[in-house]
Amino acid sequence: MADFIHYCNSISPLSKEVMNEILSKLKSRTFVKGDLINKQGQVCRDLFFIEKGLVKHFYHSKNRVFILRFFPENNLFTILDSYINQTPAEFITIALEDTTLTYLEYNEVEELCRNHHSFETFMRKYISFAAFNILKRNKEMLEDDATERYNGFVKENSHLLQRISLGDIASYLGISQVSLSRIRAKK
Amino acid sequence: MADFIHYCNSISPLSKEVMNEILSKLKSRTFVKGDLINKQGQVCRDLFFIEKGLVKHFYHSKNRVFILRFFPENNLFTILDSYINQTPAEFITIALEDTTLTYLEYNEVEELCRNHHSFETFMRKYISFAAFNILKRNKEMLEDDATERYNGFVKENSHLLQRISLGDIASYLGISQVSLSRIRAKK
DNA sequence: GTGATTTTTTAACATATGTAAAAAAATACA
DNA sequence: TGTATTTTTTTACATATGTTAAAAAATCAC
Repeated sequence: MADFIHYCNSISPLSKEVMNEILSKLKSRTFVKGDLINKQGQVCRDLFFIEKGLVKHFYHSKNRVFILRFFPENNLFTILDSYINQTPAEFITIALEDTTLTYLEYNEVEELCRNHHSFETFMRKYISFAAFNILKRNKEMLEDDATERYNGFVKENSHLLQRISLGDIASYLGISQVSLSRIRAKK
Repeated sequence: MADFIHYCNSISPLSKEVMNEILSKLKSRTFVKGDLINKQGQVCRDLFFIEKGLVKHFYHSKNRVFILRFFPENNLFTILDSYINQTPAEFITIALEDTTLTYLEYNEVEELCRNHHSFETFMRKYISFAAFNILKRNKEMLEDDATERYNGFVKENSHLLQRISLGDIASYLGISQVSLSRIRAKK
């Protein structure tokens, strides 16, 4: 559980008081490979920290699957579309490996934000970095073709390559698996 | 100048105190069509509000131009990549029309965040919405082909269509102008 | 280890999009 | 109004990617 706190502190230092309050509120859950963490249509009530494991964040459309992002251990995540407005999630989150999550519930996060300036600051910075990462992906999608995106993914995620199937990588890149296979063969 | 305050309040209510402080710190600048608002390589020091006009936010790569976003009047914007880390901007911002901006400088924003919880909350919510919008674009780029993206753009931005050239729309969609022309002809 | 299942690759063909160059249309301006 | 400039469209061709189906390879379960 201390990892959650540690992660937060590395983004923006929290007061002792908040740290204790977080510790008292943190819950934990484990999932086995393939388990659903958040269904489509279910409001996401939590801010998750991945202690161990790997999750994917995806949705179905046009008979295809699109993966927005993978989150491995030592990452904070939430289902942005649902969390911000507390509306039903369009995205599905499942465990790609046996996974342990610690989390704060939405109401607790909001309360922490309300009552503790240092936590509010942390949240602002956390979301700023998240936005920046999403923007980077946006840029890649705009300017890079599939081959460049694949090479970029390999470079940025070498530590995850053994843990993610090529089918999932294709879904992340927004291309068919056949196309990815072709790209890999060309090398 | 009151529009800036009004916009902020519509996202998250500010205390009277902060509002006055913002008013005392707001600066204003006008640009004529074609003026550079922020150069590539220049650190973005400001949080801008568009009183009047239209700006585009773009960059060059591979002998092409890619537009990340258009911001018309009554919008808050900053150059996210540069603002967050106070590093040189990769993106360029120019005025597509005669434009009036009011703005707060980075240090003032940070100071407001530090000193006023309600402003920090506003910034968190503002950035959350920004992140959500960037994510929506991400999704479009992943799943939609150029024709769908064009139709989506037309639907979402009907009020801007007369103010943006087709070349710029193509750059926003991440396709060549020839391709956009073809798409429009197909109808 | 062996057979079943899942994942990955290959092949063949269709469509979408890029590039280059030129034509046409719209706009700016003297 | 007429000319120059800019924007948009069209044409022709090349490449990238999608789809379907089948083959090959890897992994899983017993």
